[in-house]
Amino acid sequence: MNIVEQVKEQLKEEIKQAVVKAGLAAEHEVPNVILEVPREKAHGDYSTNMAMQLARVAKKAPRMIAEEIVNHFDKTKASIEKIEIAGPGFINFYMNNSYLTDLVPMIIKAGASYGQTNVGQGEKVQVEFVSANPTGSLHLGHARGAAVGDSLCNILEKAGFEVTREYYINDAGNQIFNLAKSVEARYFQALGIDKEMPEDGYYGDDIIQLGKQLADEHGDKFVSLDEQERLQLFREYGLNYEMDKIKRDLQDFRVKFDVWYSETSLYHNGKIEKALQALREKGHIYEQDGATWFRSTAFGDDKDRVLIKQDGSYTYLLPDIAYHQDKLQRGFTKLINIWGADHHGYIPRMRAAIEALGYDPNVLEVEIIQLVSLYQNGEKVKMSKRTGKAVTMRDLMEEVGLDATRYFFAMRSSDTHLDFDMDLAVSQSNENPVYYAQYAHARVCSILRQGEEQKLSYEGELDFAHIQSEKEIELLKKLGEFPMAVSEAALKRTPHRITNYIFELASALHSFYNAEKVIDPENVEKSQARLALVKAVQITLQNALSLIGVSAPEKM
RNA sequence: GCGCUCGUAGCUCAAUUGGAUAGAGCAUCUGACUACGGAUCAGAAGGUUAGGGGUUCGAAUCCUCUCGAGCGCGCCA
Repeated sequence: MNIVEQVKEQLKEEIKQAVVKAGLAAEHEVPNVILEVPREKAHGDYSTNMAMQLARVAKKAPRMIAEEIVNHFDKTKASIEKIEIAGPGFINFYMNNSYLTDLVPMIIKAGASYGQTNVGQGEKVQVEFVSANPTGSLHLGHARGAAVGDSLCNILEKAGFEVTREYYINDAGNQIFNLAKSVEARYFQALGIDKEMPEDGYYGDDIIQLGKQLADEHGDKFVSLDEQERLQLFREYGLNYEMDKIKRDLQDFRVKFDVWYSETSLYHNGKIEKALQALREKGHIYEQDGATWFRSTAFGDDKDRVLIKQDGSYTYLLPDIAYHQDKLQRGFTKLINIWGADHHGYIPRMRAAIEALGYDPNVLEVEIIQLVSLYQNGEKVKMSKRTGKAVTMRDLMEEVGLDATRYFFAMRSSDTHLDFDMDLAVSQSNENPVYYAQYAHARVCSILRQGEEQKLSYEGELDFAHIQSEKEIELLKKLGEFPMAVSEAALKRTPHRITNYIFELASALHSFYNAEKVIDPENVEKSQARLALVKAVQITLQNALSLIGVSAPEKM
């Protein structure tokens, strides 16, 4: 717990004691103290709505209650400068902010670990994201999912969760058969032999490339093969080719996975049968019309779901149930799935399956990533799955750049449609929010370089009494908020809380910079204290940017 | 038709999950040091939170209806 949190906790405790002393409620009856940082600076440093909460129980006007609380409040204990009652009954606290300067050496000492908290208490969380079918290039939706997923994982780890990142490879089922057929067609075409694409084929340029590559390397030697054998071969080629590409793309996008989980492996290791068996034993399975059904309606789903088709093959759902059972058996107590908006109808049946297996359905949490629309030259860019003409994640990285892409996706709440303005993301101007944050960091680095040149050290004994201007206090407060911003982003699964924080911190730095001179040759002590402050900003900016996978350049 | 998600300034988005006068950026307008990086800063203007009704001390947030957008509703994955 850092100083800011300590002060906050103490204030909460004092409020509680005041309520008890005023005889408004017994100790165990006092509602949880809610302490907020008011939006308006004029409303003090902290504010509580305790009086309003007690209004119903105490049967008194909130403002009267507030007065009683204030009268019984022990001002000597917390670092209180002034208390005010305002509005309908808010109690506003104005702090003596000198304690904030303790943050500076603390942050410098903590370094890269500043912001680390233990709100997650080591809970084992599994996050499954991207999981795109290996049948084509990753597109914009995947990019958003990758950016949000990776950022969320980083944030959860920083907040003390134990995170495993997984990609579920859909390497079984129909679409892989269609992939093999598509590769086959492109291979034949590359050899100049007429061959039609399958009905649900994959038309991406990448498969055309693969067809050419196979023709170049192997000539026409696959033409004479037995069709089954050939398709089996092309299945492997296609799968490896696509997965290699996906892995490379994700790595270049600064997204790492701990586990690449193969759907096919579930077919081979008997986990599918075990999951089915478990459901059957609990009586949730029945046979009808030659198919095997899961009675998901018993757990709130719209309709029952087929697990084994008439032809004996499995639907997508069955191995996925087995996969989720496997996740739970591996000891995860929270499963976070990040899915595209087109899969949201799938949530009730997956929840139903988890409940049917005897687990709490709430261990499964699904974050839905809404669609991305791309705008270029002021116009919406059309996408076509049929022709494979879609802007890929790779295109985006190359045209827009990594930092801007990651920042843009992390910047927005993921449950709302995103308009991605390419012109804006590409522009190297003040219109682009990425540069605002990076510029702040580069500026900080520049100041520190100057300090070094002038042999000013921010280490050792410093007199932080020099740090007292309004802008400095603002900056300190912002620095102190970082751990709370991280835990909030983690608990609410809102990575964009971090980009908001980054922006606010950068803004506080720029504002301070324009108002005060850091390096003042006339006043060495003050310069050193301020350099230490600037160093703390550098550390915090780096830590925050790394959470969302954006670099912190020393020069721009 | 049914279900899910959403609708906030001209544009793109926030809003401490029910709190005070709904905030930022961009665009527009007015200003800033021969100074540590002007990709910056200070300020102005911009709103019936899609619309109606309800719940209460208090609603962008919760309930309800209407309108509008997107996505689902396969023995596809």
